[in-house]
Amino acid sequence: MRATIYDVAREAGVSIAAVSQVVNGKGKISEERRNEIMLVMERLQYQPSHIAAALTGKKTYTLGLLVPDISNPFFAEIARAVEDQGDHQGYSLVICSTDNKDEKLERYLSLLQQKSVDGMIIGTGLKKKEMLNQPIERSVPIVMIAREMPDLDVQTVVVDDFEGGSLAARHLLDLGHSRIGVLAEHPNVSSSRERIRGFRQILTESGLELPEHRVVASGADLVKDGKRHALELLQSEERPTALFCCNDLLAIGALQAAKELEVRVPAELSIVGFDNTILASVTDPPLTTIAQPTELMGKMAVDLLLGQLKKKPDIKQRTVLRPELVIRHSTAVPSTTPTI
Amino acid sequence: MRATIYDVAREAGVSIAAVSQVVNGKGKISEERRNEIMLVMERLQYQPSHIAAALTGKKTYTLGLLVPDISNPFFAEIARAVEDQGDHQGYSLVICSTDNKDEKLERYLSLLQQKSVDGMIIGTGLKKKEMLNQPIERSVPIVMIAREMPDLDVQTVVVDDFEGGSLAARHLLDLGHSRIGVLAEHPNVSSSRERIRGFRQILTESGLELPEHRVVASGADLVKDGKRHALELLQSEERPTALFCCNDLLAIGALQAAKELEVRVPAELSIVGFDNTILASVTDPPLTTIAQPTELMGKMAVDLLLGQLKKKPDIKQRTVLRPELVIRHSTAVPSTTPTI
DNA sequence: TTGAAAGCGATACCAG
DNA sequence: CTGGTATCGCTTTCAA
Repeated sequence: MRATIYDVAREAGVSIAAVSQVVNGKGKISEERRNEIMLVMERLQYQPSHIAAALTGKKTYTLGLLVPDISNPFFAEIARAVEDQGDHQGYSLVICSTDNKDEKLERYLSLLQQKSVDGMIIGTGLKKKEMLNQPIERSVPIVMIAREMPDLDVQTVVVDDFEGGSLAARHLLDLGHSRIGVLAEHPNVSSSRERIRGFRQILTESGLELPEHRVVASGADLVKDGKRHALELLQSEERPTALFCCNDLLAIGALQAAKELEVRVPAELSIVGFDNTILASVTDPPLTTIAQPTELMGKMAVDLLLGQLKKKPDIKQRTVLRPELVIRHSTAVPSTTPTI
Repeated sequence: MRATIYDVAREAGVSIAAVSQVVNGKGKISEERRNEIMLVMERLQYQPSHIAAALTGKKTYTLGLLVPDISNPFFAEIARAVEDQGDHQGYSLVICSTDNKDEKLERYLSLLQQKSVDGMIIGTGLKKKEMLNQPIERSVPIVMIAREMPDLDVQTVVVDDFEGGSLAARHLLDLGHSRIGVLAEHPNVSSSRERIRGFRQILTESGLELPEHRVVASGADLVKDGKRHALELLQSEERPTALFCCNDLLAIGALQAAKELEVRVPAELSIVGFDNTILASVTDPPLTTIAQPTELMGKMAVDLLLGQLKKKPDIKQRTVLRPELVIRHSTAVPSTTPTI
């Protein structure tokens, strides 16, 4: 078994209190006593137990990160940013993939509480805001990242999704598209809803419609669902000349569908994605997409979270970052003579 | 503050022992008493503290996963598989990105011990096997995944990297390439070394050389370094007609380099990657690569780890899975008249 | 300065 | 069945 504080104390012929002091650099101890103790700690390879320390009220120095799917490059990037920033402050990260399932989210939420994490960063949608009541009442600091829970008093770091959707719409409109389809995420994903709202808004302003039957929602397997839905849209009566996909994974599904149907992108079909993950830069053709500053978002989320740890939640900030249109080669003016 | 076992006991008018029993479903308690207690627990929204439980010797139900970089899609996929399998058994995951830095690895190793994780899955290279001595002596179960530590007595789940490298070489040889460059990872990444060893072996058997100056190692930023090195190789005296990249990220760097130099792939340059991440399927052109069964690997690693938790490490297994060549469109017969 | 002792929340053994 | 109690490893008064 590992050496405990008692072992060290005994070996050094002092009290455990003394050992505790040198470990935490608190209190007053004579130089020699301190050095002596440090020597013993080294010899015994003593490593204080975080568990025991946490039980006495100290923090656990652990943060929870809830995302839909860590294997989605966007969230993997967010996770990396969060991990790095947390690490700088001495925190480690427990990662949970919810697949946008309320059931899993609920389970993880309470699990993380039982594990006494010092805070949670939530990047996954939730249907009922009530799910967060418990953690909030118990004052577990929370910050939402890349997702929103309106009318809920939580710190939030998001990109302006509405604006992102608008950007996409304007770009497509500028190119001359009018019959456009949308690949959405699961309905309880706030960011997806906002993006579409912004998208539709611009279309409407231009006197165009975005009929409900041309926006289709996907489930957990984004690429596969995206492909399936794109296939449907592309084979429908009035084939859209452009597709707005609420994230890069869906866009990839669309790309695959186009390839399968031998619909050329961007000549016959324009595709715009969202997130600007590494994927967007390597696809064939490279994806026009809306960029989110993932690194900054992760960093800010952690800072906000740790800020709450120190002082009472001053104000419930809502930090809105600017999205950016990154034009690559998956978009172009619509062909005048669509085939099929 | 959250309700404790004492609160429940008091409210229910029983002893804490009784409450503990119903929580853990152990011991004998009369139906009515049990129901009564459960009611109180519900009313108080009682959630047992894992921390306290862990202190008394119970497990923490937390696993550590050490990888070079969680934002690398390969490791993100591994992480997802590990998380899922762990979740099934009630474990959550602490993820640590080491960037292949011994310093970070060491820090995380000891951190995870202090946090009393029940086991660690290591998917990152380490230079000195001694780094694992301490955890091992303290009997923290460990399993290596996708990386090896030869002559160290640890359970291991890997793909046959040597064979993977051979596969790549044979493929390139079959196409008729003879002047081939290699993009390697950091030298202390065992998998990368093995892949190159296998690659070289096949070349040698065919009477070909793989001069050291044509294999270049990259650092942490795989894509950027890969591009830089590919650029160098492609601009060298004797430009290779093919590049074997030790992972898909490096291959993407190579792809970018080729594009920048206007070297056509695969007409003028063949590229083969490794890992078969989602990236490989979307690049332009789609990447010929060596596939690893990430999902299976993650699952097996967890099973092995939890296996060690129950019974003493029976035998130090080394599970070797088969890699698979996935031929897409980044490889072809070398052009007879290489331009430049 | 230094140390004895009281928790923190839960488990488990042992009487009753 | 049920409850008292020691214990886990560490932090933190509070005296000495």
